[in-house]
Amino acid sequence: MATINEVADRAGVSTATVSRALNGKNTVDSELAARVLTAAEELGYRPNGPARNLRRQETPVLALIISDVENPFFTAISRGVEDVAHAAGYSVVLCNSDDDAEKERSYVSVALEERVAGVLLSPTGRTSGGELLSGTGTPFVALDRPLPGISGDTVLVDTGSAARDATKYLSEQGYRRPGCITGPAGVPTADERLAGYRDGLRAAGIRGCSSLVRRSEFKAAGAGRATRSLLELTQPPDSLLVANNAMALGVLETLRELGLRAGSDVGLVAFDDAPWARLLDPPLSVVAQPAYDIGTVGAQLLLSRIGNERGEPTTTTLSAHLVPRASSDPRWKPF
Amino acid sequence: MATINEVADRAGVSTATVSRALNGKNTVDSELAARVLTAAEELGYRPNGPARNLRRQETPVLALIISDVENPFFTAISRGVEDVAHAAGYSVVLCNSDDDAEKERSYVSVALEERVAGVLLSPTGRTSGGELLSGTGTPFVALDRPLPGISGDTVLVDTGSAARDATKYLSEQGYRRPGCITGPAGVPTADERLAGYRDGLRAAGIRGCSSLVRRSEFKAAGAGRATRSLLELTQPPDSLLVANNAMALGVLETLRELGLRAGSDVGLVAFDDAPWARLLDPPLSVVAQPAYDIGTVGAQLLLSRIGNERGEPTTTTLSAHLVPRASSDPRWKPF
DNA sequence: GTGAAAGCGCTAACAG
DNA sequence: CTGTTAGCGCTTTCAC
Repeated sequence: MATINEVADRAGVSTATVSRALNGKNTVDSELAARVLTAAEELGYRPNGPARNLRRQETPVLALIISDVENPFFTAISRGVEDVAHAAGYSVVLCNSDDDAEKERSYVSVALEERVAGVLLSPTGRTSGGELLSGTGTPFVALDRPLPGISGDTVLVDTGSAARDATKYLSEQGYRRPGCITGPAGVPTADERLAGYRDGLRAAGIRGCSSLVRRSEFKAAGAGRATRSLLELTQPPDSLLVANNAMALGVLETLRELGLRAGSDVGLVAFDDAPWARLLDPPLSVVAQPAYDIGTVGAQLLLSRIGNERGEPTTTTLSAHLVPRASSDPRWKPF
Repeated sequence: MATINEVADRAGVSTATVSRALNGKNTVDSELAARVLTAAEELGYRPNGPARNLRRQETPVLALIISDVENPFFTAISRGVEDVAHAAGYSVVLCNSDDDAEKERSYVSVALEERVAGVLLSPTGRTSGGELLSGTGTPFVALDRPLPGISGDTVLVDTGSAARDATKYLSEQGYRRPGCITGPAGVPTADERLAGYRDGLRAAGIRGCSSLVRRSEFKAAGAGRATRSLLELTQPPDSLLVANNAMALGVLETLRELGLRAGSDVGLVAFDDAPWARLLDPPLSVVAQPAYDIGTVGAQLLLSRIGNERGEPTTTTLSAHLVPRASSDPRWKPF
C-alpha cells in the first residue's frame, strides 16, 4: 500500500506538504494541494493509522466493553455511545466480554495497548478489568455497574428504587407473595434490585417471602431453572420480579412449559423494556431503564475527561420507571 | 506511560532484550528475563500497540461491520466471528453501520487506515463500502449479502429456497392469498426472498397475488405501515411472509392494533428465529438462518486469506430451514 | 545470548 | 508557503 513518500514523489513535493495538504491545513498553496490530492487519489493512498497514532500519541477511538451483545439493554447503550462519539469525531469499537472476567480483562488490555482515547466499561462483576484501568492515564467511565473499589466516573441507574416500586405495585395489584429472581451475589445491579424488592415487601407490609428469592446468571437458562424451583415450592410465589430481560425470556419459557399464564396465574414484572415485551399475551410489564441515555451520558463524560476536564470522579444516577402492562394484572384474561 | 526504554534501564539491559523477553523468545537468559519481567511489572508497562503494529506491519484485529447491532441475527453472527477469531489470537471490533451507506464507508475507511488484518462486511446494500475494500490488499469477506460488482469471498444463506418453501407451506396450511413484506429493491436478500415467495406461489398454483407485495426498510416501523396498507386492501392477504425479524416486530404490532390474531386471522412466517419468537401467542413460525455459522465460516475464510491462502474467491451458501409453529396454523385458537 | 542501530510511516518543529 | 529533519516506541537484522 502506498506511503506518504510515494505520494510526495508523484506530486513532486515533500512529505510535509503532503501531510499538510491531506490534513486540510490551510497553509498550503492551492495548486500544490490539488496536485497532492490527485496523486493520493491515483495511488489509492490511505494514511497509515498506526504510524499517525504513534506520532500523534493519540487514537481517536473509544472502546466500549459490554457483557452481552445479544442483550438489547447493552445494544441500546451502544447506540447512545456511538451517537455522541461520532458527533465528536471518534469511532467506537464494541467489545463483547460475554460476562467473562477473563475476556473483559483481555479487552481492557487490548484497548490500553492500542492506546485508545478512552474506555467505557460495563463491568462483568467482581473480578474486574477495572483494576487494569485505574492507574493508567487512560480515561474511563463505568456504565451500569460501579467498579468495585475503584474511583472513577460512573453512570448508574437507580434500579433499587425501581425494584421497590415494582414490588409495591405488585402488592397493590393484589399479589400477596411476590418472589424475586435476580443475578449473582456480589454483582451490584443484582444485589440492589434484590434490596429494592425487600424494601418493597416491607413497605407493603408483606412478610413470609424470604424463601422466594433465587439467583442465577443474568441469562435465560438459569432464570428458567430458578422459576421452576420457585413454582414447585409447596407455597409458591404468586408473582415474580425478574432482574433483567434475558432472564425474563427464561421465566416466560418455563411458565409456558408449566402451563401457567402470566398475569392471571403468576404476576410478572421484568427489568428492561425489550421491543418484544408489548407483543406478548399478556404484554409484559417492565421497569424501563434509560439505556440509550446511559450511553450518551457516559460518552459525554468520557469525552470531557479526554478533553482534560479535571475534578473529582462523578457518579450520575439516572432513574428507571415502571411500565405497567397486563402481565401484572391478576384479572387479565386472554381475548 | 512507561516505554520499553524505561523498562530496559530499570532491568539494566538493552531494549532488544526487553522486547525478546516480553515476547517470549527463548533466546534470552532466564535470569535476565526474570529481571525484565519484574521491571515491567513494577512500572506497569504496557507495550505501545501502534508502535508495535507499525513496526510489524500488521494488527491482530478483525473488523466486523454489521448493519444493525440491535438485530439478533447480526449479533449471533458476531458471536460466531468472535469465537473463531479469539481462538486464533485475533480481537474483533464490531462496528455498527446502522444500514447507512455513509457510516459503512466511514468504518471501512477507518478499518483500512488502522491496517486491521481483515474485514468482515455485511453490506448495507447498493452503494457499498465494498468498493473501498477491493483493490486494497486487505483481505475481506462479505457476509449475508454479496458485494455488488465485486469479487471476493462471500458467505450467503439460500433464503430464496427457504422463502419458496415457506410460501408453499403456507398454501398447504390452507392459506390462499399469501402476501410478502420484504426489504428495499436492490438489496439482494430482499429481492431473493421476494423471488422465492413468487416461486412458491407458482409452485402452489396460486395466482392473483401480485398486488400483495410491499417493501420497506428492514425495520419494524416500515413493516408496520406495509402491513396496514396490505390489510386495508379490499382483497387483503390471508397470510404474510416477512423478510426479517425486525420487520416481524412491526407486523405483529400492527396486527395487534387492528385486533387481528396471527394464525387464525393472518398466517405468519417470518425470517430469523429470535429468542422471543416461541413465546408469542401463537408462537411465531420462522425461517431459521444459521447466523452463528455465517460468522464462524466467514471468520475461517478470512483467517485463511490472511494466512496467505491463494485461489479464486469462493462463495459459501448455507441453508435456512422452516420452523413451523402456530402462527401459520389457521386453526390455531388461544387456550 | 546480548547490544547497537536502523527504520516502520507519519507529523510537527524549525529553518528558510 | 515549503522543505529538512527528528523522533513517536517498537522489533529485528547484524555484529559481537
